[in-house]
Amino acid sequence: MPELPEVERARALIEARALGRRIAAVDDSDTYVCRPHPPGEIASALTGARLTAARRRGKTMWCETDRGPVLGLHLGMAGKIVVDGAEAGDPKEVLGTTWDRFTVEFEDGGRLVLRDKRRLGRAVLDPVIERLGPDAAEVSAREFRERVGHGAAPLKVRIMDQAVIAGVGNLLADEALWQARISPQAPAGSLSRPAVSRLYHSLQAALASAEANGGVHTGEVIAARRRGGVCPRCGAPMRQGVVGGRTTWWCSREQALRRAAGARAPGRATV
DNA sequence: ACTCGTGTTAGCTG
DNA sequence: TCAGCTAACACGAG
Repeated sequence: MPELPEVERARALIEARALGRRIAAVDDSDTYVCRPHPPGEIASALTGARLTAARRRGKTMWCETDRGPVLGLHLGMAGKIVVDGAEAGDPKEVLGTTWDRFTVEFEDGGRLVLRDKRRLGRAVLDPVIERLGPDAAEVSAREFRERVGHGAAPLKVRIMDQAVIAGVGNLLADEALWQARISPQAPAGSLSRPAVSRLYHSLQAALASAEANGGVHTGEVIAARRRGGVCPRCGAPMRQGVVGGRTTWWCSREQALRRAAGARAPGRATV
């Protein structure tokens, strides 16, 4: 379920509990999660080392080591980080090791685990962080405007492009666009400057709210993403469609697509 | 019972 | 050349 706030909690867990401990063994036998590494390759690089830092940009995490190799971790759609049995942000620990896809065992007997039912998470050596845009929670308003506010692609596609802005997933995108009252289908370059600014502030607010309330799924409009759902603000029917290949929900009244989307005051859709 | 999906990306297609 | 689509992953939710 992780989007950026959940990933940050996982990173903080690693930072708080896994740094400085000598690595005794690594189970990298899941060749899908550890692709493209053959079994043993990550283990050879990490065994004997210690993790020295836990970093994050967007939804990608990486751990530096005192031996040089960097361990990249991604939670995918359903992954969690477990350290010594403690799960980031989830009081209910899942017992057993059925879904442990990647394990770092420390000399002291503890372990850092990527637990992931769907196997969409990744553990790799030396991830290419440079391909990611600035972190969504740290990007400045100016940089956001410069990176997001142009191009022919639908706005939602633009903000979910991890090379443009790192950390915005499907739910967070719907929430931020709804808060800003902008159509997800509006071409990114068609937005007025005030509309881009509004989206920036909505995204920051959605991130802060998710952080405070325990996840992106607590967003105001998320509960309305269902058949028969209505806009929590105006009561108009929510509309569903596919944008950039992802299920998308938006308010049929406040987020209607129109010429020069976002250039006018919201709430008076022309269609 | 059956469809869909909070993510990413290689591989195709037009 | 490239934007856009699909499959792959494996399980839970509706």
